[in-house]
Amino acid sequence: MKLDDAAAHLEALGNPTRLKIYRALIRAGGAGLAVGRLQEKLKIAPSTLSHHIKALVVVGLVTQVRDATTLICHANYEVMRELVGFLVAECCTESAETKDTKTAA
Amino acid sequence: MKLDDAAAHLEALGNPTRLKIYRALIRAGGAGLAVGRLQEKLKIAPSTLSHHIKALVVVGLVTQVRDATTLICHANYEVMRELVGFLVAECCTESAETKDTKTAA
DNA sequence: ACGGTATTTCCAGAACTATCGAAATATGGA
DNA sequence: TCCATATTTCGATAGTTCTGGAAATACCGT
Repeated sequence: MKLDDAAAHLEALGNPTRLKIYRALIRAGGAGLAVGRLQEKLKIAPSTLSHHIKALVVVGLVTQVRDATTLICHANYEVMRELVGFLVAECCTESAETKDTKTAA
Repeated sequence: MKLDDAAAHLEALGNPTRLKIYRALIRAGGAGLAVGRLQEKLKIAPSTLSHHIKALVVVGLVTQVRDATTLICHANYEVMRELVGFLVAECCTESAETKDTKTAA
């Protein structure tokens, strides 16, 4: 993962509302959670929620699948793992300057 | 770590310039890096750099120690570890709700 | 096609962020 | 004290984000 991508992912998660959305999706597990359920849970205006979900979808942290009239949102674990991998490899070790430390995953 | 704190940390890192600053400090290791060296490295205006460093210092990701006229910046590994710990515990596992964390909020 | 539910898009305003030059401040040395 | 270096603060501007109401769109059952 490149630095700019990591920054984009971090920015997407760097908002309390979006982080709550993401955490709710993680807790929902593989079944995911409909936009409407998120709206009930978080109690924010539908347009605002849609705006934040989009920000997460754009960077790949969340995916959506339509089920009739409802849209089910899923957390994308793989992208999160890549992000955490980047942080651990590039931002956690005192000798991160050796670029080959990205092997961890 | 609380969700709002995690979001604040993620927001601080969620900017390419700030993430570069932070990574440079990690790579500098325990010796840290003076603001001026960062400025040479990243080639941004001193005022802009100061602004970004402050954002990192405010959330505790970076600390500063004065050495005569120069200010040495250090990455705070512990805060980063806490942040990664939050992400792993709350945002990486499919059954995050069944962990030692509280139930849905 | 119609009606109903689910969700997004559009619009707008307030608040915030990023940027940088210029001026101010901090520190130590001559 | 006065100067030089290092860094921050101030001020201004352009662009972006957050918010939510209203309208539009998507989909399904009948």
